[in-house]
Amino acid sequence: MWDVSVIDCPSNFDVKSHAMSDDNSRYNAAEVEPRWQAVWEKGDIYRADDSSDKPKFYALEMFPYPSGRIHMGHVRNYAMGDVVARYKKAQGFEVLHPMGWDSFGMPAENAAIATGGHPKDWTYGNIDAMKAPMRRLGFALDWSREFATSDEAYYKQQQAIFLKFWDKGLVYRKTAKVNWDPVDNTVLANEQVIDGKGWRSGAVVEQRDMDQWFFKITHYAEELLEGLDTLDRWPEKVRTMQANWIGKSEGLQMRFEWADGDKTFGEDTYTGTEVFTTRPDTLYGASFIAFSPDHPIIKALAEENSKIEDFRIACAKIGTTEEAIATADKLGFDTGLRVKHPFDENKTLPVWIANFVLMGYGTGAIFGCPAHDQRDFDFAKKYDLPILPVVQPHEGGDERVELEEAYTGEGTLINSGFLNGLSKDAGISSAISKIEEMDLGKGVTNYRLRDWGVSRQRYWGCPIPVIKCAACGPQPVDEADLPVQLPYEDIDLTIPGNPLDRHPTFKTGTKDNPVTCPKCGAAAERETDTLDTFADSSWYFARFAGGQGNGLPSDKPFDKEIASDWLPVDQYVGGVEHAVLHLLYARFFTRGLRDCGLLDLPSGEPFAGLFTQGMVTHAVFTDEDGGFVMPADVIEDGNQLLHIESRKIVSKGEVIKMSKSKKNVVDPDEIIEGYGADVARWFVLSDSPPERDVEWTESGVIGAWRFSKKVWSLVSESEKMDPMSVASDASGDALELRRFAHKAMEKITAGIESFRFNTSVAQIYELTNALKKYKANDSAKAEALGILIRAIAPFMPHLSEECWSHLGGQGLCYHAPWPVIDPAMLVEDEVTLPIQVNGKRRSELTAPKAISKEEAEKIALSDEAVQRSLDGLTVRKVIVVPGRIINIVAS
RNA sequence: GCGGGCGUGGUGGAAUUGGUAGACACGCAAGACUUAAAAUCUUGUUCCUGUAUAGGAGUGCCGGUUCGAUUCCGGCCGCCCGCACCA
Repeated sequence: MWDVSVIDCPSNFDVKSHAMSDDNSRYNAAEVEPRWQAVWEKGDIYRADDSSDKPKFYALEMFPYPSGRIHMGHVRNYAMGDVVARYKKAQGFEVLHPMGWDSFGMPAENAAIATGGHPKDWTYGNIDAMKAPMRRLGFALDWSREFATSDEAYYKQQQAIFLKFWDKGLVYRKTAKVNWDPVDNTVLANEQVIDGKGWRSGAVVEQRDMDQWFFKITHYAEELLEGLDTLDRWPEKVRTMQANWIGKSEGLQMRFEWADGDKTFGEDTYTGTEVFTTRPDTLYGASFIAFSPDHPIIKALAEENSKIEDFRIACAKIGTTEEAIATADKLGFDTGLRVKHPFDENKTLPVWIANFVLMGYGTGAIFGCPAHDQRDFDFAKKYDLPILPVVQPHEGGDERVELEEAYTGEGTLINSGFLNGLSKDAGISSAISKIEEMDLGKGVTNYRLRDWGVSRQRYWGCPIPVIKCAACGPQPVDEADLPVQLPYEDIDLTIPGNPLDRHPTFKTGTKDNPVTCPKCGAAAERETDTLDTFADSSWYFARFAGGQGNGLPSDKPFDKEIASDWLPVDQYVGGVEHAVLHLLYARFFTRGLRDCGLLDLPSGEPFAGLFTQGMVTHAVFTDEDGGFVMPADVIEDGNQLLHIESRKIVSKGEVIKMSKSKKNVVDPDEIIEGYGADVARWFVLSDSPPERDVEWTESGVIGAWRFSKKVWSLVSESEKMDPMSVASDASGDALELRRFAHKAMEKITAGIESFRFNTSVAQIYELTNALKKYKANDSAKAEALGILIRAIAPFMPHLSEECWSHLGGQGLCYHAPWPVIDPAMLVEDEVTLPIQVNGKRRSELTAPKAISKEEAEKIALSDEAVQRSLDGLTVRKVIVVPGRIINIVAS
C-alpha cells in the first residue's frame, strides 16, 4: 500500500493555488486571515483586564523555547489552548491567555559555536522570527505581557527570588555526587537523567563529586505528595508519576550497635550503624548488615585498608547507567566487623559492603533479611549467609522447606520471639515501639525525592547571585546590586568548561571595580555557575499573571495581588514529557513563593487543570541511498514514490514524531500559506483524541481544507440573516433542524469541556451536513447557521469572523456569546426503540416517548419480524427499558 | 522486575451511569456534471452466506456475571509509556 498522503496529491499540485484563489466565490484564506488579524490587533481584543468583574479564566500553554521555527507540535499545543481560551471567553469569562519565551538554554550556545555568533543574538533573532508565524496562526493571545526569560528584567527578579529562597532556608550549597553530562559539560538534576542519559544530549551520565547549589524541594516532599490528591483535573498518569518520583515510604530508622563497643572511623566515633527499613517485622530474620560502598564509614575504612579501596573501585567500574547498575551482579565484601542483634543478646551479625546498597537513599546502610527480600536473598545465596524465614504465608507452607526466592507477601510471624503470631502490620508497629523503647531508633518517613541541584556550568542562563569569599564563605549579592548581569562581550564557548569561569572580568571584576565580599569587603569571586533553566520556567506563569497588562514590574517578580487573583492557571496544556520535570519544579516554586510572602496561593498549586497533549507524527521517507527525505520533496509517480529533484525512488517508513533529524517535518508556515491557518488548526484537532498522537497526512489536510470551503459556501450562498436568531416558533422541518442544531451544540460543548475536541469536530460536521441539506432561508436556518459559526469559532477563528460578518452579525464573532442550548430541543417526543429477541436486534418501534411499558410490550410482541423470530419459542419475559430498548426473552 | 495505559472496519476514530457496535472523517468503488481532468455533487462501503426487503459472525484470545457486555469481573496474548537494586 502506498501512502495515501502522497497518492492523493497529484505531482503538479500547487498548494499556493488553494488559498490564493482569485475567484470571489471561493474562500480565500490568504486574503481573509491577515485582514481579521489586523482587525483583532487594532481592537486589542485579547488583552486581559485585571480589574474585570467577570469570573476569571487563566488559559496557558507551556511556552516555547525559541529554536527559530514553529513546528506542528507547537501548532497543536497552542491550538488546544486557544480553543479553550476562546470558548471560555464566549462563556462570559475574563480570559488571560499570554505567551512568552523560555529563552535560556544550551541550544543557543551550541548554535553560537556552530555559527560563530552570539547566543543572545541567536536567541533574540529566533524570537523575532517566530513571532510572525505565531501571529499568523490567529491565536487569541495577550501579547502585552510577553517576555523572554533571558530578558535582564526577568532574570533579575529570578535572582531576587533565589535570595528570598536562601533567606527562607530553601537554598543551600554542598558537595555531592552529581550527574555529569560529558557532552553538554554540565551537571544535571536527577529528574533530567532519563535511562541513565542526559535529557537533552542523550549522553551517558557520569557520577562526579562537585560543589553545588541546591533548592530544598524535599522540604515540601509531603506537601507535594498530598497536593496531588487535590489535582482532580490532572491526568491520573502524571499524578502517579509524580507520586512515584516523590516515593514516600514509612519505616524505622534504627541503630545496630557494634558488638565490641564504640568505634572511630576517620574523625568520627560511632556507637553503631544507622539503617532504614520498611520491614522491621522481619528483624529476627536479619543475617547481615550491608553498607553502601560510598558510605562515609566505608570511605574512612578504605583509607586504611587497600582491599576495601579495591572493592570500592570494583563497584565503581560496573558502569554509570541506571540499567547497568540495576542488573549488575551482587557484589559483597566482608569487613570482619560485627554488630549486636537488638532483640537477641546472643546474636551478632556480620557487616558487609554491598554494591546494591545506595548511598542516596535512607541511611546508606541496610540490614539484610534474605528470606523476605529478593536482593538480600540473592546476596545471601552468593555469599552463603543464613536464610531464616520469619513470615509464614497464611495458606499452609512449611518454613523448613528451602526457599527458592524471597517471600514478600502477608503472613504470620514465626521464629521471632515477642513478635511471634503477629501479622505483618502488627509486627511492624510492635517492632517500632520496641526499638523506640530501647532508644535504638524511631519510626520515620523516607522519600525518594532528592533536592534539586540547580548549578549549571554553562553561560546562557541566569547567573547565581552569590559572591564567594575566602573568609566568609558564599555570600548573597546585595539586592540593590541586582541584577548580576550576564556579560555579552568576551565570551568564548569553543573550549570545554564553564565560560563564565574564564571570562576576563565576570569572576573577579575589573581593576576599578573589583568583586568584593558583601560582608567583609575583601576581594572575592563571583559564583560562575548559572541556574538550571528549569528554574526559569518555574514561575513565568506568575509573572504573566502579575504583569498588569500594561508592562511588567521592574521592582518585583510580579504584582502579588493581581497574580494571586489570576492564579492558579485554570487550564494548562503541554507535553507529557514534563510530567516530573517542569511540573514538579513549578509546584515547588509556587510553594516557596507563597512561604516567602510573594504569592497568596494557599494551596501552593500553580496549575488547577492540566492536559497533556499527544505529538504530531509523520511517516519517515528514505531514498535508495538510505538518506532521509522531506515529505514536501516526495512526489508520486505511477505506483512509486520519487524524490522531486533527484528522481530517486523513495520508500515510506515508520510513522514517528516529527523531527528535524529524520526530516519527517511539515512546515506550518507552508501549510498556512497553502491552506490557511484555520485549516492547519482544524486538522491538528480533528482526527485524533487530543491526548493521543495525530498523524499528519496531506489527505487529512485537504479534508480539513474542503470542510472550510464547505462552510464558506454554506454561508456565502445564504441570504443575510441574523446569526443570533432564535427560531422559537419553528415547526415541521424547521423544528427538526432546530432540534438537530441544539443537540449537536450540546455535544460540541461537552466535547470542548472534556478535551475531546475530535468529538466536537464530528458534531460540527454533522451540523454542517444537516444545514447543507436544508434549503429554506428561514429563521431556523439563521439560528442553526449562527450556532454553527459560533461552534466553529474556537477552532477556526478567521473563517468564523468572515462568516459572521458576511451574514451581518453584530460586532465580532469573538465577542458573541456561546449559543444557549434550549433544553426543550433535546427532548424528543417520539423515540425509536430497538426490539431484541434473546439479545439480538430483530426490529424496532417508533412510539411517543411517554408510551407505557405495557403498550410497548404489546406492540413489540405483535411486530411481524419479532413474531417470525419467536416462531416455535415461548416468551418467558419481556424487559422494557423506557426510552432505551425492549428485549424479549424466549426459549 | 514494579507501576500505569491501550487493543474496535482498509485507516483515524465514535459509542462516559451495561441498552441498536462502527457516528464523523479519510480512503476506496460506482454514478452525475465535463471534450477531458481538477473541483463539486449523489450513492455505496465491518466480514461471510454467488442474489438480500433474509440469516449468521463480529470490539486481541479464553472464561464468568447479566434479559442484554466494546463497557463489569477473572485468566492469558500483544503493544505503548513511566520507574528501575528505594531496603
